[in-house]
Amino acid sequence: MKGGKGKATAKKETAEVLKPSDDRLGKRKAAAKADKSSKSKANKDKKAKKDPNKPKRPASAFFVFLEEFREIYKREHPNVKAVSVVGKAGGEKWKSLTRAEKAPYEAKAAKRKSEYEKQMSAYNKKQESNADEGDEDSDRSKSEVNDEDDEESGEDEEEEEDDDDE
DNA sequence: TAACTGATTGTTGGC
DNA sequence: GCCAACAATCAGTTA
Repeated sequence: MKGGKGKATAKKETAEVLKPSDDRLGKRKAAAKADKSSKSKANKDKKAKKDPNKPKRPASAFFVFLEEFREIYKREHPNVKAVSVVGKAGGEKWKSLTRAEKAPYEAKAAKRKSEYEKQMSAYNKKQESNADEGDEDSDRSKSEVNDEDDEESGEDEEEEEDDDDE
Protein backbone atom coordinates (compact mmCIF):
# COMPACT_ATOMS: atom_id res chain seq x y z
CA MET A 1 0.00 0.00 0.00
CA LYS A 2 0.92 3.48 -0.41
CA GLY A 3 -0.63 6.50 0.96
CA GLY A 4 -0.42 8.12 4.31
CA LYS A 5 -1.05 5.07 6.30
CA GLY A 6 0.98 6.42 9.14
CA LYS A 7 -0.66 9.72 8.74
CA ALA A 8 -3.99 8.06 8.93
CA THR A 9 -3.12 6.38 12.14
CA ALA A 10 -1.90 9.55 13.70
CA LYS A 11 -4.94 11.39 12.44
CA LYS A 12 -7.16 8.74 13.83
CA GLU A 13 -5.77 9.21 17.26
CA THR A 14 -6.28 12.91 16.97
CA ALA A 15 -9.79 12.42 15.79
CA GLU A 16 -10.50 10.17 18.67
CA VAL A 17 -9.32 12.81 21.04
CA LEU A 18 -11.37 15.43 19.31
CA LYS A 19 -14.68 13.79 20.06
CA PRO A 20 -17.28 14.83 17.55
CA SER A 21 -20.16 16.78 18.91
CA ASP A 22 -22.76 14.67 17.23
CA ASP A 23 -23.53 11.15 18.16
CA ARG A 24 -24.40 10.08 14.73
CA LEU A 25 -21.57 12.11 13.46
CA GLY A 26 -19.27 10.32 15.75
CA LYS A 27 -20.53 7.10 14.44
CA ARG A 28 -20.01 8.36 10.96
CA LYS A 29 -16.51 9.34 11.77
CA ALA A 30 -15.84 6.08 13.44
CA ALA A 31 -17.32 4.32 10.50
CA ALA A 32 -15.30 6.42 8.18
CA LYS A 33 -12.27 5.58 10.17
CA ALA A 34 -12.94 1.92 10.08
CA ASP A 35 -13.87 2.44 6.54
CA LYS A 36 -10.60 4.08 5.85
CA SER A 37 -8.62 1.34 7.42
CA SER A 38 -10.43 -1.27 5.49
CA LYS A 39 -10.70 0.94 2.53
CA SER A 40 -7.19 0.35 1.44
CA LYS A 41 -7.95 -3.29 1.37
CA ALA A 42 -11.37 -2.74 0.01
CA ASN A 43 -9.99 -0.49 -2.63
CA LYS A 44 -7.49 -3.00 -3.70
CA ASP A 45 -10.11 -5.61 -3.63
CA LYS A 46 -12.42 -3.38 -5.50
CA LYS A 47 -9.76 -2.56 -8.00
CA ALA A 48 -9.05 -6.19 -8.35
CA LYS A 49 -12.53 -7.35 -9.02
CA LYS A 50 -14.79 -4.39 -9.33
CA ASP A 51 -16.61 -4.13 -12.55
CA PRO A 52 -15.73 -0.89 -14.31
CA ASN A 53 -19.04 -1.08 -16.10
CA LYS A 54 -20.94 -1.02 -12.88
CA PRO A 55 -22.74 2.28 -12.47
CA LYS A 56 -21.35 4.55 -9.84
CA ARG A 57 -23.54 5.25 -6.89
CA PRO A 58 -25.59 8.36 -7.30
CA ALA A 59 -24.63 11.48 -5.46
CA SER A 60 -26.79 12.20 -2.47
CA ALA A 61 -28.35 15.62 -2.02
CA PHE A 62 -25.43 16.56 0.12
CA PHE A 63 -22.97 15.60 -2.56
CA VAL A 64 -24.89 17.52 -5.17
CA PHE A 65 -24.72 20.49 -2.89
CA LEU A 66 -21.06 19.87 -2.26
CA GLU A 67 -20.25 19.98 -5.95
CA GLU A 68 -21.64 23.45 -6.11
CA PHE A 69 -20.26 24.45 -2.76
CA ARG A 70 -16.76 23.46 -3.83
CA GLU A 71 -16.90 25.82 -6.75
CA ILE A 72 -18.00 28.69 -4.55
CA TYR A 73 -15.55 27.83 -1.84
CA LYS A 74 -12.70 27.65 -4.31
CA ARG A 75 -13.62 31.04 -5.60
CA GLU A 76 -13.77 32.53 -2.14
CA HIS A 77 -10.73 30.69 -0.88
CA PRO A 78 -8.50 30.10 -3.87
CA ASN A 79 -5.64 29.13 -1.61
CA VAL A 80 -7.49 26.42 0.20
CA LYS A 81 -7.14 23.21 -1.69
CA ALA A 82 -7.56 20.71 1.10
CA VAL A 83 -10.64 18.63 0.52
CA SER A 84 -10.95 18.07 4.21
CA VAL A 85 -11.46 21.78 4.79
CA VAL A 86 -13.99 22.08 2.04
CA GLY A 87 -15.76 19.00 3.25
CA LYS A 88 -16.01 20.36 6.73
CA ALA A 89 -17.19 23.75 5.59
CA GLY A 90 -19.68 22.10 3.30
CA GLY A 91 -21.00 19.96 6.07
CA GLU A 92 -21.55 22.92 8.30
CA LYS A 93 -23.17 24.90 5.57
CA TRP A 94 -25.39 21.99 4.71
CA LYS A 95 -26.62 21.82 8.26
CA SER A 96 -27.45 25.47 8.20
CA LEU A 97 -29.63 25.14 5.13
CA THR A 98 -33.37 25.02 5.49
CA ARG A 99 -35.36 22.23 3.95
CA ALA A 100 -36.53 24.57 1.28
CA GLU A 101 -32.96 25.42 0.43
CA LYS A 102 -32.04 21.77 0.31
CA ALA A 103 -35.00 20.92 -1.85
CA PRO A 104 -33.37 21.62 -5.24
CA TYR A 105 -30.41 19.48 -4.32
CA GLU A 106 -32.69 16.73 -3.21
CA ALA A 107 -34.52 16.96 -6.48
CA LYS A 108 -31.30 16.61 -8.40
CA ALA A 109 -30.26 13.74 -6.22
CA ALA A 110 -33.57 12.04 -6.84
CA LYS A 111 -33.08 12.39 -10.53
CA ARG A 112 -29.63 10.95 -10.36
CA LYS A 113 -30.98 8.15 -8.31
CA SER A 114 -33.59 7.25 -10.87
CA GLU A 115 -30.94 7.28 -13.54
CA TYR A 116 -28.83 5.09 -11.37
CA GLU A 117 -31.68 2.65 -10.98
CA LYS A 118 -32.11 2.50 -14.71
CA GLN A 119 -28.47 1.92 -15.22
CA MET A 120 -28.42 -0.70 -12.52
CA SER A 121 -31.27 -2.64 -14.02
CA ALA A 122 -29.51 -2.59 -17.37
CA TYR A 123 -26.32 -3.60 -15.65
CA ASN A 124 -28.03 -6.41 -13.80
CA LYS A 125 -29.57 -7.67 -16.99
CA LYS A 126 -26.18 -7.68 -18.52
CA GLN A 127 -24.83 -9.59 -15.58
CA GLU A 128 -27.52 -12.17 -15.98
CA SER A 129 -26.85 -12.64 -19.62
CA ASN A 130 -23.18 -12.82 -18.84
CA ALA A 131 -23.87 -15.53 -16.35
CA ASP A 132 -25.92 -17.29 -18.95
CA GLU A 133 -23.50 -17.07 -21.75
CA GLY A 134 -20.37 -17.16 -19.74
CA ASP A 135 -18.25 -14.72 -21.66
CA GLU A 136 -17.75 -13.63 -25.27
CA ASP A 137 -19.44 -10.39 -24.58
CA SER A 138 -16.78 -7.92 -23.75
CA ASP A 139 -17.26 -5.65 -26.71
CA ARG A 140 -20.98 -6.07 -26.64
CA SER A 141 -21.19 -4.95 -23.06
CA LYS A 142 -19.15 -1.95 -23.99
CA SER A 143 -21.61 -0.85 -26.57
CA GLU A 144 -24.43 -1.46 -24.17
CA VAL A 145 -22.82 0.72 -21.63
CA ASN A 146 -22.53 3.38 -24.24
CA ASP A 147 -26.22 3.06 -24.82
CA GLU A 148 -26.82 3.65 -21.18
CA ASP A 149 -24.68 6.69 -21.26
CA ASP A 150 -26.69 8.06 -24.09
CA GLU A 151 -29.78 7.87 -22.03
CA GLU A 152 -28.79 10.57 -19.65
CA SER A 153 -27.68 13.06 -22.19
CA GLY A 154 -31.03 14.68 -22.68
CA GLU A 155 -31.84 16.02 -19.30
CA ASP A 156 -30.12 18.65 -17.28
CA GLU A 157 -32.18 20.05 -14.54
CA GLU A 158 -35.75 21.00 -14.82
CA GLU A 159 -37.34 20.49 -11.47
CA GLU A 160 -35.46 22.92 -9.37
CA GLU A 161 -38.71 24.46 -8.44
CA ASP A 162 -40.36 21.87 -6.33
CA ASP A 163 -39.35 23.30 -3.02
CA ASP A 164 -42.88 24.12 -2.15
CA ASP A 165 -43.61 21.37 0.21
CA GLU A 166 -43.45 23.44 3.25
C1' DT B 1 4.56 7.03 -10.04
C1' DA B 2 0.63 4.91 -8.44
C1' DA B 3 -2.21 4.48 -4.65
C1' DC B 4 -3.86 6.03 -0.48
C1' DT B 5 -5.47 9.74 3.08
C1' DG B 6 -8.55 13.14 4.92
C1' DA B 7 -13.42 15.34 5.85
C1' DT B 8 -18.12 15.79 5.05
C1' DT B 9 -23.42 13.63 4.73
C1' DG B 10 -26.60 10.71 2.55
C1' DT B 11 -27.78 6.52 0.42
C1' DT B 12 -27.27 1.96 -0.99
C1' DG B 13 -26.95 -2.83 -0.35
C1' DG B 14 -25.78 -6.83 2.26
C1' DC B 15 -26.69 -9.53 6.21
C1' DG C 1 -33.24 -2.84 11.11
C1' DC C 2 -28.43 -2.11 11.42
C1' DC C 3 -24.13 -0.97 9.67
C1' DA C 4 -20.23 -1.00 6.43
C1' DA C 5 -19.09 0.78 2.11
C1' DC C 6 -19.09 4.20 -1.20
C1' DA C 7 -20.23 8.39 -3.80
C1' DA C 8 -16.73 13.59 -5.26
C1' DT C 9 -12.75 16.22 -4.63
C1' DC C 10 -7.45 16.93 -4.93
C1' DA C 11 -3.06 18.34 -2.49
C1' DG C 12 -0.09 15.91 0.19
C1' DT C 13 2.17 11.74 1.58
C1' DT C 14 4.30 7.30 1.23
C1' DA C 15 6.37 3.12 -0.50
